[in-house]
Amino acid sequence: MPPTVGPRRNDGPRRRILLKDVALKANVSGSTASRALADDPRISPATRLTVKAAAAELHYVPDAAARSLRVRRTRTLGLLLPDIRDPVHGQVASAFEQEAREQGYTVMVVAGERDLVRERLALRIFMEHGTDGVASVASVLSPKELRERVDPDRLVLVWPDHRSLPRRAGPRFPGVIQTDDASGVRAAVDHLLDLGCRRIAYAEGGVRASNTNRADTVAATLRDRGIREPMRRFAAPVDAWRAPGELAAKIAADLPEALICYDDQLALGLMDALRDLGIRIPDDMGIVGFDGIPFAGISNPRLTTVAVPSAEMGRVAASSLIRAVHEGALPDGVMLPVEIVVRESTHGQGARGGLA
Amino acid sequence: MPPTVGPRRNDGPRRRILLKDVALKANVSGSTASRALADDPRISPATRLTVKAAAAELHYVPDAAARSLRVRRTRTLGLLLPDIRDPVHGQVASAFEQEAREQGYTVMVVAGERDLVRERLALRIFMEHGTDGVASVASVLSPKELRERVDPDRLVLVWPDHRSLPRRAGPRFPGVIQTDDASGVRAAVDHLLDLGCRRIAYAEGGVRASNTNRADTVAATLRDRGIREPMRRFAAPVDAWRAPGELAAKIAADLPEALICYDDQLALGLMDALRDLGIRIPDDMGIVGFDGIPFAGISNPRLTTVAVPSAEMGRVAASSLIRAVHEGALPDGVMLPVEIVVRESTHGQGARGGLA
DNA sequence: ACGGTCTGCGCAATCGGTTGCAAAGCGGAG
DNA sequence: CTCCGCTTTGCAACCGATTGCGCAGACCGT
Repeated sequence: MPPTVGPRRNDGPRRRILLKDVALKANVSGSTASRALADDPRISPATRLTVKAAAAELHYVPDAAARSLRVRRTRTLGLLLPDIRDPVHGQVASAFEQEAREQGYTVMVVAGERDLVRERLALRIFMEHGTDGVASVASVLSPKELRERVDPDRLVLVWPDHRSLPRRAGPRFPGVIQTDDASGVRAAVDHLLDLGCRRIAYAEGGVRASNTNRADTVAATLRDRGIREPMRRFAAPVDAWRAPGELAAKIAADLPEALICYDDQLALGLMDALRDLGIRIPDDMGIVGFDGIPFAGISNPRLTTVAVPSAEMGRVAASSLIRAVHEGALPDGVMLPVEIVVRESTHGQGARGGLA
Repeated sequence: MPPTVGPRRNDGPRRRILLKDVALKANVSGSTASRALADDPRISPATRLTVKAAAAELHYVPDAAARSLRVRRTRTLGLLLPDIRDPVHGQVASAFEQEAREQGYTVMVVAGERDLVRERLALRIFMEHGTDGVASVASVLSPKELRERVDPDRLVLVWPDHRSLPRRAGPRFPGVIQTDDASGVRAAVDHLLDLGCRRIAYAEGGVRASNTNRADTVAATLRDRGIREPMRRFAAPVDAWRAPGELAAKIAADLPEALICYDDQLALGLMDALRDLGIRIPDDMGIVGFDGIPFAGISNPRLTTVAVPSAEMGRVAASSLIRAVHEGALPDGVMLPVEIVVRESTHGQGARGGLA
């Protein structure tokens, strides 16, 4: 009789176990069962154990929907980011998820793809599902709009578009988590200057945009340091990460002594394209990236870069959010330091670009 | 009186808008409002519009918890993977999320960190939240255990541990999504043989393990092709991705003509470490990776690799799962083809390893 | 004018937990 | 023996949506 065909191979329909069932098995009421499982001190240790044993034996799994309908909490966090694949955002997401998980929260991720409409939709989805908090990473929505779409006391902004941050927000503005990109850029410029470079250029891709304007910082730093040589700026209308050839050609054409790139991915892509053009790095040109993604450390040549603590960003974002949920208000924001990591891609510049 | 201090800066408590409120504003009952918003044909077009207008005006956002309590659907998918940071899994996750999103589902990700306990916990969390389906990627749990912990008709296995798949499962076993790794490995071996290599080795890291045994396939292929030279196998007890030095030293010691690596990350790491040891690639040794991660295409030298369609994997996983949710049964599994991408890291082997 | 059909809508139950309130049980004090 | 107070437990309401069922009214034919 076992060989009856049919879609259902399991013996029984295996109805879901409810709290009721646990209560029944433990000879208590539903309320007592509920309280026992929640370790309510009003329940005697004896019944508590009975209930817990029953729950375990029946493999009871509470229904989050029912619970959160009542308690207005989902133990769920929303994470909105541009793209999961990006090494930096992936790192943030990973750390965010880990921290959340360790604190008993589950995260719903939605990729906004740097698109206003999709990001708004994501926020709506988070609202529907009643996430206890939302973290937006490098959102293209203004902080203002974000704050009016979700409860501002349950919102953490990672790398917000600081052009539209409330003026005088300051680095400790609640709920804002950012990196000290400006210092990083200055460190990079200083490093190149120390190497003797003067003709320093900046390169950026098309699609992606930083929420902090690194190009301006480069230029400003050069000015501050008394360099009269103006900063050359290379840009590509297309996504230079997927097609760095065009940008590389421009750069090869009037070869600067050193190039600061929007990020590591662009830097690595350009290094690859420039190699095809016969440009040797660092001998013909120095190059520095931004972010400190793992591959920057094992490229050939290894890439000098400004490392941002992306995992730390994710961790801090999650824990801030969770604290906000518990305490009702956001903790102060933070501005995490970045660190320049000097590697092979900017060596020997001085020997060549010597000023005398 | 406005200047009362307090945590609440907003003017009103801004109570959440309920369906009731919409119904009230539209002068209909709650049931009618519900049906109108759901485009129930029994509702006249006139009232439907009225209701929708009211909902829009009030910025009504339905409560997913309440709804799913009633309809037993959450429009949510669970994604369990070892690690979000990994380029391959990140790609899978990204595509999975995108496909899910486009079909109206939201995904909860949790990283299992290749840990049995954490993976089991993840499954429990998915049960609690009532995800409509679960996808596990390269899980360390056996398919058997996975199937008994979550509804097997709502479970998709991406790269399952095939050692414990039901024997004779076959590539179309429902709910199983895998890649044809064996063909990929054979293609890689053939490629190296064509180049004239005979002393071919295989390298793998410590922590990570593939669910398909690539080393055996390499050895078997060599045998099939009549190569008498046995396959040398290099392994490191530690995670060779984070510390490839030791492994690289071993490899440099008895330099094979070509090295097939467990994955691209290991290959790239080894290329870096081997460079420090003075080994030139491909001149001194050819190297091929596995996965086809983006950076393999822009490393120096560019890495020959067996590209797996990771994004496609994620997409297929999500759409299979969603079909399973809608139709009640899993569609047939698939085994996606892989493709060898020959690049610089395996050129000129023949010139050196020439046999006669 | 009346029964029958059809359309459009509302009442109330329901999903599965949590929790305010009250009451039962119990021991000890007066 | 009664009363008080404390501990432990249960009843029932509640969270916010969906939906089976039934009813009111319009409309039609005769």
